[in-house]
Amino acid sequence: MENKKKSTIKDIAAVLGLTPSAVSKALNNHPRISEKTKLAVKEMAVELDYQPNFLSSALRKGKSNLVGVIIPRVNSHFFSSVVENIEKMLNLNGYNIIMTQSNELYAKECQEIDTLLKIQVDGIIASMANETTNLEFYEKIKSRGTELVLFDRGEEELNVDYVGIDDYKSSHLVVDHLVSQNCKRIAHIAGFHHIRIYKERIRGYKDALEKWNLDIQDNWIIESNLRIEDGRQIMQQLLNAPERPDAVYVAGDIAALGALQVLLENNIKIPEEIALVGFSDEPFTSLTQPSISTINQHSDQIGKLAAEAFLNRMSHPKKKTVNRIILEPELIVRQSSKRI
Amino acid sequence: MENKKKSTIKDIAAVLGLTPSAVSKALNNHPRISEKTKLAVKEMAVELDYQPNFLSSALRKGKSNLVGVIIPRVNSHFFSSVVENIEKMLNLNGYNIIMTQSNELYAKECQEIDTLLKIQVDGIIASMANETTNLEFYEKIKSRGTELVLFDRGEEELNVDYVGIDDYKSSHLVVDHLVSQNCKRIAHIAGFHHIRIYKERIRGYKDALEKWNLDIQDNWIIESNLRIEDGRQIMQQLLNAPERPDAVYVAGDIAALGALQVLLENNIKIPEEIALVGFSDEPFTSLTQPSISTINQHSDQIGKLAAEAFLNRMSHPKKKTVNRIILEPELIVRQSSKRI
DNA sequence: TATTTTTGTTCCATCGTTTGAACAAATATA
DNA sequence: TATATTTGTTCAAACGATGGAACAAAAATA
Repeated sequence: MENKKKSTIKDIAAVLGLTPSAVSKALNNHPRISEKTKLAVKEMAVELDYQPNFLSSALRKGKSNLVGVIIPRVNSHFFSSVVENIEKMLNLNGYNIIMTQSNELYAKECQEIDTLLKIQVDGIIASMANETTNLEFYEKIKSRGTELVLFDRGEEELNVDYVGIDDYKSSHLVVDHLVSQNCKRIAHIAGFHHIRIYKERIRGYKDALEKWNLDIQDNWIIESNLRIEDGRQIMQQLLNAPERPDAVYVAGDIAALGALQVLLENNIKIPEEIALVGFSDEPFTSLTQPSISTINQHSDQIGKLAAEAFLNRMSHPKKKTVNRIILEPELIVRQSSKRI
Repeated sequence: MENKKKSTIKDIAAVLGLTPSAVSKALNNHPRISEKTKLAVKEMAVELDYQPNFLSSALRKGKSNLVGVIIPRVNSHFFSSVVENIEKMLNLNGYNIIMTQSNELYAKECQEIDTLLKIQVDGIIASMANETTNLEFYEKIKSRGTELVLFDRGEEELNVDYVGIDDYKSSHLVVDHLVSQNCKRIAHIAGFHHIRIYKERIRGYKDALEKWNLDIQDNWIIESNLRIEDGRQIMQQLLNAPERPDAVYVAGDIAALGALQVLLENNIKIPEEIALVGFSDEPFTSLTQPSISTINQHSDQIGKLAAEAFLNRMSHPKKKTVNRIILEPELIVRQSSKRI
């Protein structure tokens, strides 16, 4: 009932009266093998339900055709969409991916990196956890000779290929839009400034305010992990303050959802009293009541480009120049900020 | 700067004047190796930053210490929590996991199974996609001699270890509760009945209605994929019908969220006009306004038990008896159904 | 016909680790 | 002291696939 033992090239060779090496060459379309034998071998391979042994070929070739993908949370449309597109692209090129999540924890991220290196992936495509400031483990990837590509959350000092959007410009798009809607007191629920993308969003926000001659109030820039509870708590804090903002720009959609809940619970009119803009274009932003304005980060593009960057590295291993791809952000205006 | 070549047991052996095999045995705590040598080997291993070559040892041992986990969606608290607990348990026992998602698609699921088999995982722990009716690929896992454990969505005919909750009883809990809140016209937004767990929920729902002498209306049992749009659309459909239900029991929280949105958009008082109960205890159910009553499926327990089932199989490979673990569901009553 | 080239295959070492068997040295038992 | 047992290590053969070198046979060129 159960044909326990899997067949190997040896079995095929035995049946056909060939050597294993001839079979291997036939399967790999070696030019010196006759068409006749190739055909016979391939037919027999199907017949015996032969599955190449990944471990042995990877060991021999020193190449696993596996790529590790590390993302902070899998439970986010942006990240899962990026992964989906990485996978699509890599599958086309004979690679399989192994997806792991850090849950935004530095310790977990280190562990995942170790696991991936242990399994001997050919490369790692990653977006860093919020907690991560020590780049030691990423250096380790590089020093092991494993390819590394970063997307979204990546640090320049690592000096590796990177794909992301122009975060500085995103903030300008948001502020410009809010100003056009007659908002004058714009607060920013930010991510931690030790992460480059959030630092850039903060910088863009400040520069844009300055551009429009608006006050920059330090207590209107509040950094957090951007979880839903963070959004709720910080929004409450902003409402309790002596002077309320008339617009809130949140550096993540999940936190924006939390902020929205608090606004609704306090019967605040959106966008009339306070306008709200999120970041990432998570699907739920179009489903809330009111729907939330946000920034589209082109997750499909990012995934595809990150995969291509990896493939490029693999085909040109000597190339030293680092490639940084920065995409244009796109503002999506919805009910939560459309006053006019 | 980059110490390209990774060290092997050969390198350690060379430095210490031993053979590779002695080093291997020392690292694996073989009883016949002296403590002195073990110590020396282990120190040198650290010094040379030795990382065991996973590929070669897996090849030699015929065991990869890798477990594949297939879930329908990663973007769900239930599933990601199960995976987290599987991982925790397996890591403690020297296994690493590879997480993959089917996106509820049969084709994707088959592809993931093939990838996992190719990588030669020691076992697969899976919850089946909504689409899956053909069990051929799961049979393939078994016939390859790879261990298989199913959780939540699993079919009995596969005859493998299973961990899940008592879905039939869950429906009784929900209906009993709704009846206690004076609901008399209870509709059911269901999953597809070709999936065992949804079939059981439907069966439980019907039997419970019968128990309370309530009418079973066939047009009040509507099957779907239970996505957010499904919940929205079906709720709208129920509202448009000549006779409206006074309670809706949704077989999934995401769809329940969609239903809630539609109820709110139509200014229907919850739970007074229509009470709502979901399924799975996704975190957002406690955050919505009103919060949603739901069923706790004990995702942490399920993950732990599924991992243990796998570990058991590995340590007793000959055991033929199949283990089905059925946990007790727990009803969590929140605002959306608390009339009294 | 003698020689070179091409073609199709086999031979063999290799990737890094593991493991049973073999063996010498040290220790215990008679 | 002779023999049996234990201890610590080496030897050699795997695991399955790969690929360069070697080699014989067939075909092409002189």
